[in-house]
Amino acid sequence: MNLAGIDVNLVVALAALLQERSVTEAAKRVGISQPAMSHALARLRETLGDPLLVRVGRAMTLTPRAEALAPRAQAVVEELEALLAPLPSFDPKTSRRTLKLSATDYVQLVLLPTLEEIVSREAPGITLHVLPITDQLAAERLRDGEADVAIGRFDHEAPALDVRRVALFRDTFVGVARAGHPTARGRLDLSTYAELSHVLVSPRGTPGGIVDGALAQMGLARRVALTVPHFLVVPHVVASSDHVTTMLAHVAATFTALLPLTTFELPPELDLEPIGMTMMWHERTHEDPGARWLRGALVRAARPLAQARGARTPTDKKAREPQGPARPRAGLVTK
DNA sequence: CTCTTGTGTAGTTCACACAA
DNA sequence: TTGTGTGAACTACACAAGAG
Repeated sequence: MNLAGIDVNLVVALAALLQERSVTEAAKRVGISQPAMSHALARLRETLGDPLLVRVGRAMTLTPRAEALAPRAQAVVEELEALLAPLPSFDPKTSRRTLKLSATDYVQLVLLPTLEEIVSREAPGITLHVLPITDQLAAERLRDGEADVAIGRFDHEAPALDVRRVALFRDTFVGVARAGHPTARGRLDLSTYAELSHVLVSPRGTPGGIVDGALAQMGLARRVALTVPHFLVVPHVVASSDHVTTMLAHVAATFTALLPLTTFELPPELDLEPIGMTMMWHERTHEDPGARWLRGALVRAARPLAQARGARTPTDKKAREPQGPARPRAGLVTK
């Protein structure tokens, strides 16, 4: 049987007719006129090759075929109603959902404490599943449903039509050395900075970083004494040695509060572009209430970072969507 | 590609038949 | 007389085909 030729409304009419056992009552139930329901019954009789309802005096009675069809027709209608029902609402106070966030360890460090505070306060029942950034493109992971939201630097990823982006915050570079370091204090000139022994964070183990690239453009090089794959170990190394490092200011602020560290200004000639952190999500989850709430919570968690030195808030730009669950429609976001 | 025309379908109102 | 189902006539709408 070719289902494309079947009017779904006939199934609805069938269920109503078999339940009400009356053309008039079935018509009221479905919301059409009584003759229209009578015509629907005629079409059903023709399609199924069975009278379905036969008149017995003033009442209508079901044929054996109709008796057999009744529960199944009702089940199909209930399934259709469930299929076409609007999106389930998301109440952060009661939801037990798991929301998945893909983020670099830098983002996790600077954003998670505030985010977790918001989650604990507003959505205590949800589980936040934080996934590391992998070699796989973030857009693909979002597309595959591995993550609801991804945050990081996505400069290397070409914009995709089905993935939305919004700038969250920016961060600038500062120098970090142990408290009481004999040289690294205040603002260093370029040659003094280059002569220090540095710790380089290289997630992929490759030599050279942003700083080395900037120095090379000026015909200079620095001495890299130690290369590590994760930046979290760097503050501990720097705190207990004369090595220095160059890291993002938000991270430096976190560690100078915990370890005997001090920050210093980088030489002005070392013109390092601030790093922009971007939030991405797939079109598939754009209208999902839970994912919307998470995006709004992330924007709020990022607000103190966005308002800090060298940062820019999403509201400065044209992306206004992720403000929280109250916003019914997305604002303008870069795709 | 757009507009017009013809066709089919499903809705409505109105009228009527039938049974209690 | 009343309640119910059915048929006829008409209307609205969607869709396909053809013309320009």
